[in-house]
Parts: sequence; C-alpha cells; structure tokens
Amino acid sequence: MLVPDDEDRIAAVRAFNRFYTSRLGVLDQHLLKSPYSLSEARVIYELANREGCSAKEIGAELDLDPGYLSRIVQKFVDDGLVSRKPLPADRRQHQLNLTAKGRQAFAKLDRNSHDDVAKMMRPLAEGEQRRLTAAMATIERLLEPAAPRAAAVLREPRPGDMGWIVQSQGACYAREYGWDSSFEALVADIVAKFLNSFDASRERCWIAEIDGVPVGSVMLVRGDDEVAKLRLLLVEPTGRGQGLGHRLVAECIAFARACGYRKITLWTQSILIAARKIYQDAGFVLVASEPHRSFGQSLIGETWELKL
Amino acid sequence: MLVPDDEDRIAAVRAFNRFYTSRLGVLDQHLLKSPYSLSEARVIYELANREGCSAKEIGAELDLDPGYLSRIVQKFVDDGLVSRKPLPADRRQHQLNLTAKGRQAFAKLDRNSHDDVAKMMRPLAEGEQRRLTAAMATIERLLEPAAPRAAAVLREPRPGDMGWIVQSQGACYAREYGWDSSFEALVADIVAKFLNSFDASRERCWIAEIDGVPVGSVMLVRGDDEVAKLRLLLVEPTGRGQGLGHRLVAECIAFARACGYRKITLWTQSILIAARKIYQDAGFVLVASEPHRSFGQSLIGETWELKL
DNA sequence: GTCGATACTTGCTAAAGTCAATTAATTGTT
DNA sequence: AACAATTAATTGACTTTAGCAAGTATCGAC
Repeated sequence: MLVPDDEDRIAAVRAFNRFYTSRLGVLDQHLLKSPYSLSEARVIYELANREGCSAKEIGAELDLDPGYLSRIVQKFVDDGLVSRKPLPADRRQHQLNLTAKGRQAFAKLDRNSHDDVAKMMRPLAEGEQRRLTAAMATIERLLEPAAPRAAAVLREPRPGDMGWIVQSQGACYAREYGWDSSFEALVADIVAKFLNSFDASRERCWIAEIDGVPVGSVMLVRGDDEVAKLRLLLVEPTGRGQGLGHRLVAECIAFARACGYRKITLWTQSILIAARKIYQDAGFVLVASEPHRSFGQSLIGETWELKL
Repeated sequence: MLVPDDEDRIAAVRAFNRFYTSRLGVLDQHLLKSPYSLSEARVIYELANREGCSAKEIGAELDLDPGYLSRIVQKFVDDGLVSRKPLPADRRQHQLNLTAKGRQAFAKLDRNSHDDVAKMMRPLAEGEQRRLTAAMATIERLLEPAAPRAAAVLREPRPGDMGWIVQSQGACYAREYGWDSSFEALVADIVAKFLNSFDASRERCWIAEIDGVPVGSVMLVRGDDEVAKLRLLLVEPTGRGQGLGHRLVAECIAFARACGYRKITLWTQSILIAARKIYQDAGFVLVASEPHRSFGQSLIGETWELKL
C-alpha cells in the first residue's frame, strides 16, 4: 500500500524526469544543426564504441526498429562513414566499422556534446561539480538493476564527522521523538570529550557511509580498564533496513574484544525499539531500568551489558 | 584550463545523460500506445498545470514550433479536450483551458506516468528511494539556471543545526587550513555550552540557509552584562561571495545593541583574511594580537572589539 | 533436406516536425 | 494620429523520422 511519503517521492522523481527531459532537449539541440538525427547520432556513437559489431547489437542497445536501423546503416555506407564486411561465421550479419571519415564525423559530434556539457558545468564550482557527479552516480547505481547496490562502508571518522554525529542525533531524535535541544547539547558534550581525550588504542568511532554520504555512527569509549561503553549508535532513515546497526555494533564488540575489555555497557531508552533489538541480538542483556525526565520527555532509561 | 579531473567529471555527466536518455525512453514507451505523441502529452501536461494560459507560454516552456503547436491545440479543440476563449487584454491570444474531457485525458496520462515511475521505484527500499530523490534534488538545484542561487535567508537554529555548526567548522578549517580535531572539539564544547546555558533574552544564534541547506552561521553570547562575544562565524564555500558574512555580523550587532550591551568582542586568527575584512568593515578594531600554538598549527590569535 | 527462427532488407505509409508566408492585433515612434 | 516594427497565431507546403509488414537469405536443429 502506498503511503503519502511514497507519493511524495514518486512526484519528486516525475518532476525530475520532466526537468531532465528538457535539460537533455537543450543539450541535443546541437544535433539539429548537424546532418544527423538523434537516432543516427546514437548509432554513430555505438559504432565508435564497439569494434566491428552487427546491426543487431546496436538495435538491441538502442531499441531501434530493424528496418529503420537498416536504412540508417545503408545511408552511412553510401556516405562512406561505415564499412560493412560480411561476417564469416554468419553471413546474414555484417561487421560494421566506422571508416576514417566516419570516425571524423563521430569526433565532431563527440566534441560538440563534450563542449555542451562542459559549458553546462562551467558555472559550477569544483565542489558543486563533484556533488553533481556524485548525485548522478547515485542515481545510476540505484536504477541500474544489473549493477550491484552501493554497499555501505564503515570507516574511521574524518574532520566534520563528529559534528555530523551531533547533527544527525539532534535532528533525528527531535524529529522522531520530540526530544529538545538539551539532548543535542549532551551529544555535543560527548563528542567534545571524545575528541579531547581520545585514546586510540582503546577507543574508536565508526561512520557508516553510503555513496560517500554518512548515514550512521557508533562509538566505543573507555569506562575503566575493564569496561567499555558503547555510545551514540544511530542509523539515519536513509540507511535503515540493511543491517547497518548490527554491523556497527558488531564492529564495536570485535574491537572491544581485541582491546581486552571484559564488559561493554550502554545506556539507552526503552522507546528506542530498533536499537533495543540490535543490542539484544548482539547478546547484550538488560541489567537496570529506571524512569527519568530528560530532553523534555518522560523516558525510561535502560542499562544493558555484554560480558565478553 | 581543463584539467584531467574536469574531464572525468564531464565524461561522468555525459555517461549519465546517455543512461538517463534511455531510461526516459523506457518510461515514455507507454505514450506510444496512447493516442498522443510525446509533444502532445507534454502540452496536455502544461495545460493541466496552468490555468488559462496562452499558446505562447506553452511554446516557450516546451520550446515547440509555433505552427506545430497551433495544430496540436487545434486538434485538441476539435476533439473537445481544450476550450479556447479570446483574451480581452490581447485579442491575438486565446485563453486555453482543459475541458472536463481534457482533464480526463490528462488524468489517464498522469496515472500511467505515475504508475510507470512507481513501478520503477518499487524494487528500491525506502532508504534507497530517499537517496534517489535526494540525488535528483541535488542535480536540479545545481543545474537549474533560473534559480541557481536562491536568496539566502537567516533564521534561528533548529534541531541538528548546532551539530551542523560543529561539522561545517570542523570540516572547513581542516580542509582549508589543516587544523586538527582539537578545533572541532572546541567548537563542540562551545555549542554544548550555548545549548546548556542559553539565555534567550541576551544570546542568539543565526543560521544562513540557501534552498533549505545551511551554509553559514554565527553566534552572539553573553560575556558579562556589558560585553557580548561574537563566535563561530563561518560561511561555507557554497555560500560565499554574496555578502552573507556581512549580513550575519550585522545581525549580531543589531541584536547586541537591542540588548543593551556596550561592547562586542571576538577572537579570531590572523590568517582568516575574509573574516578579518568583515569585522573591519563592521567597525571592529583590533585590540590585541598574540602568537599561540593550537589546532596543530602555529597561529596568531587576534582580539577585536566593537564599541556600541 | 525441412522447418522454424534469425538477421536483415525493402516497400509503403503515417506521424512528427520544420519552414516560410500570411493575418490580425499590439506596441513604439515621431 | 499615422506609420513602422513587433508579436501571436495560423496556414500551406514540405521533409524528416519512424514504424509496420512482407520478403529474402541464412542458420540451427532434427
């Protein structure tokens, strides 16, 4: 069943399609002045990028009517852009290749297309260009069913990531549970302390990232020599549903074991169901629970432990 | 001059254009089975989304030949999809509107297009859909020449914004000046204190935002009853060059005046040329300067003051 | 060899789009 | 107010683009 959010996203995609249709139309305008139609240009492009392919291949790739394509190829042969030699293996097919003249024609089309795109990108600063291509790569990866989905990666924090943690925690818990700014302050305090008294041999932070965009985090910090604390576990909505929370916690546990801690503790709230489940699955057990009033809400705080 | 990186990005954009061309082609296939051509469908879409517009507007929007468009409209009128009534203000033009039948035709096209997009998105998890639409929004924002730089607005902070300040400061100063994480820690500390002991009557923070995306910030906090401190002024690269820094500082000064402070002080570094200029322009004067070693760098700290 | 499928070709046609000339109304100029 | 220039829309003549269907040669399986 579709919910309003789904509808919003569909509408957004359709708006983008309209936007990009006209954008591509603008870019194709150069072709109107060339002696080739859009289909012809696409055929030339395919020919330039495949050595000695058959008409069939091109037709399949560009989804062109075989009759229409046949005539296009015919015309190219007549104009001396394409050479056609019979394929010994199958004499119904021909091996098509661009001639020198054909490659020249391609080079011209290619240069025009290149320049058009370059012109479109010129007003953008380098950072903006990067964001543009990153966004395009994201779209391609998501919509290309053949391509593997972008895997989330866990990595060490980089400059700005601690701030990102504060931001995502502050925004998420305010949005989803109505917590007030004292929570964001608490998180800021935690990350400040982490940065200030960071002990690389016994403490660590991981950022989960998809397509170069952070979507989750967790921290393991020293309590005392025996006890580590797991803190600030969060996966943003965009990263949910692929086991990232589990991976982050698993990473913490593995690291804690390697460090020689005997126990991991953590403090969480009863209403955070998803997090609770992750802790449970990882072997944590609930050892204490008490109501408190914080972050503008009445909550039930819970302490969980995992013996290593 | 183009460097290899630029070329890579251009190639990436062109690859995306080819990819999305064929993707849009697939989506438009439904139209082949409808009684309307792509252009006709686009005209119907425009008519459905503008009340009583003229042929001229549509032609401009869709970049259609006036003769061709005239015939399309003619056909729609003949088929009873569109009503045409003369525009009193200019009798060369006509006001075009979809009739009930026309709206029905639109509804059908719209539904088909909607369903196609919905089908395309179905295999994606919710998080993936979010990333898809976010990526599309990024592309639109970057490429839309009409609103390339939407006007920046200054607003009060919202949940997550304090974290954003930490993130942007941490990332910017690391990238641009090589400052280490102790700086990000300092910022986290400052925002934590701000949130914890915030005095709404005498303290304030502003976020500069373009298109809903934060690009800058500043804070005015209480030193003592007479002296306010200006802190954490920053405009991200994407927001620079439009006087946002000046606006943020001006906002602080106005607020400080209204609060009855006698003086604003601030601490900055000699290497931050852009910020220095902003303070100078606003009337601040340099009152002290001393070298120090912080954030992994050798810096010259400066204290500036503005008497109110 | 026969049969069905495949790779293309050819003839025919319709749809889609362009161009130039025309009309009618509006705007700007002196 | 008269006149030229411009604009919105229309019309006729035309080309290009595209798609279908029937036809030909070849291939692969039995």
